[in-house]
Amino acid sequence: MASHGARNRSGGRPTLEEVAARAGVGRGTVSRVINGSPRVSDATRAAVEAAVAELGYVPNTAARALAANRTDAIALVVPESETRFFAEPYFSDMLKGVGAELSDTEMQLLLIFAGNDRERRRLAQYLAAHRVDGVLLVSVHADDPLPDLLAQLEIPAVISGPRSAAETLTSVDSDNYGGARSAVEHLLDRGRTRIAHITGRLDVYGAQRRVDGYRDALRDAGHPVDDLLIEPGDFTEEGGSRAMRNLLERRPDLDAAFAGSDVMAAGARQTLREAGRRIPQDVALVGYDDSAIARHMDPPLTSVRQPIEEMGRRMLDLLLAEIADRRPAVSRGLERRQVVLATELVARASS
Amino acid sequence: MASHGARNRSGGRPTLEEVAARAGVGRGTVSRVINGSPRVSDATRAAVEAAVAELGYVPNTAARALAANRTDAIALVVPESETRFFAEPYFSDMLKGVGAELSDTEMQLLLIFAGNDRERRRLAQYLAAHRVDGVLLVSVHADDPLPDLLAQLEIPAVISGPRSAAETLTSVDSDNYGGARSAVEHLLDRGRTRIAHITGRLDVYGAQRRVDGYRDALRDAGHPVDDLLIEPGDFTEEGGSRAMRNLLERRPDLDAAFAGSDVMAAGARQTLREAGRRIPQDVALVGYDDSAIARHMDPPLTSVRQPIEEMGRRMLDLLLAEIADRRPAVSRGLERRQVVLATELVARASS
DNA sequence: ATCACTTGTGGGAGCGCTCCCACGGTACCT
DNA sequence: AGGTACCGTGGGAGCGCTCCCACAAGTGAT
Repeated sequence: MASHGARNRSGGRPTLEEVAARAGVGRGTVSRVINGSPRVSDATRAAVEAAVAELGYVPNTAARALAANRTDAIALVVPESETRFFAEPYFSDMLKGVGAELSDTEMQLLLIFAGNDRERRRLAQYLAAHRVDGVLLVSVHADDPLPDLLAQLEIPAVISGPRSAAETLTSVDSDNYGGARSAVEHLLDRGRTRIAHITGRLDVYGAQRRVDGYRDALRDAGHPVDDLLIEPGDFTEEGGSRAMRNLLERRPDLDAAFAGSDVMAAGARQTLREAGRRIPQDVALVGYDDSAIARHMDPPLTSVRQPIEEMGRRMLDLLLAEIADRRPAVSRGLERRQVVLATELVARASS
Repeated sequence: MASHGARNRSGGRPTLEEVAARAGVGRGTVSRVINGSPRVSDATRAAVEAAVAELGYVPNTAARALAANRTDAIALVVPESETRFFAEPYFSDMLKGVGAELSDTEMQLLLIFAGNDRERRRLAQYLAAHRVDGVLLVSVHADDPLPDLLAQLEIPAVISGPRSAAETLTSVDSDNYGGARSAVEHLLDRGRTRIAHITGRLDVYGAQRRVDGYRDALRDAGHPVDDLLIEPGDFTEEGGSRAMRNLLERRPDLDAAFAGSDVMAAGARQTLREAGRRIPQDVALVGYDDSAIARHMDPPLTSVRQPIEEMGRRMLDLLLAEIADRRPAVSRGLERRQVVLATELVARASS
């Protein structure tokens, strides 16, 4: 006779109790089997597993969350609008890395945009309700209050680019300084000397570090650093385009440019085209990120590769470790962890 | 004296009970205030709201979900890989529409990819656990088992393109047939007669309807329909490129092409370029979707605009209505709802 | 004065799980 | 033989909420 007995509120879905009855064991034992505790005999485990299969038992997440005070969910917070998110390959690669690493887990990933004030307030509320066990924070600006909010709420968090050298949160980053250096050194090797730099948003620490790398590479090679060759961008294509217009006006004799992102490089290329400058004959161009854009550009763009997917994977690993650490209320991380991954220059036809 | 009394498990967060004590009322009353019940006197409501503010009370979602048997979350399920998701403007526009409409709500949106078997199994498990109150299903293929699974689990769902004319789920779609007709009629108006069609994946109903519209438009104008001018694509740029190569080989005399998506049109354009055909002088080109790609193409692409963001908004409205309907176990929708939105041809330089 | 209804309110019961204590059984020491 | 340890197990208590019944107080018709 098919199971049609115990009708409970949740549309007749079997509960732990029913599985226990079916398997002829206690509630606790079923819970132990479900949660993979080793303290169960093989025979009992088999019996429980059979009962689970027969009844098609699926644990009730809400009940578990309430009893255990955890959610088995983490959030990937993007402090940008949806539009920027889709325009920027950085985010999609990051998401891919996180997603891949996550698929081994029972964890659920939530994607949350916090591009405007309204969304940010909503997010704050969300975090205050502790609806996630941890947070992955991507591309944060220097003055962002979010990291401090997380710290205050004692929510485990990992940040993808530290806000400063003194970042207190666990962070994963690529070697922005070294990456920028390699880009500039590459251009110097190619015989270029009047090398411009289109920076990223300077309230992003990584963008500052790239400027530092640019400066130091020039200085160490015995070249003067001319501030007229440095123009701030904002990581958008339009911004890259505008920056290059300004640069050409101020220093029409420039013979190379290093852009703080591929997207900005694409904008710069557009401007160079319109100005009749050939790439790379007249102006050599180097980007940053080595995203799909770089490979598909005409000419293909030399770029500094960041291992973004790997950064995503590492971030998740660190976050899961922090969440696990926190469970039995341990000593709590005095040791802050900062992972820095190496970059690699990928030379293509644009330089 | 600051509140430092009742330390509960959840890190000292106040509970309903504590708010009730503070406001000098019962638990039920606080619950009523929180949930906006009208059956509370103004004075009591004010007292409760004050207590909530003082204590910084935030409801515990897990407890609410357990007691009320709902999650206040819905899922947007994309039966594609992350890569396809980011490559296809359709999805991002859809997400934008849904997100905009959702921000008025307390609902949480989950983005779930189900591109491979593993992810699909995970999703099935997820749905079986009833972790969401409803599902938005985007771009489903004819043989996808997901809709039936949802029906079987009695989870409210809205689908973005019906699987067939006999779709049983509530659906939102644009007028694919009419959109295709308008594209072909436009090309005929421009004096083109040898009009090719690069189709989308034919296991997507909407793509079939576009083929129907293409055929009927030609026939009604008194032109024969030559199957050699119809080439299947797969909605990817590479597929569009390949399709155009095949078409040029079979019918080198073609003077126009209507592609089932802008992305495929971009691929076709590439092939036409390589073959030395000028757009629009030699071959006029029309796409579908009117995505950002169309505006930025060189030359700008004539395209059939679908109101994708609005589709997203409508889908969400319908889903929320279904969820609300279901709460007091009503008669249950014998009236299936199918919304069809109009398309509009946007003429640009490519035709 | 009585009844019938409405309105606002309190609080018990219960959602399905995890945590943890207690208990019987076995194994291994003294 | 008794003592000690640990293993596998059962089940009570409790997580923070919603649902709903009960009840007091008010309102108006009879």
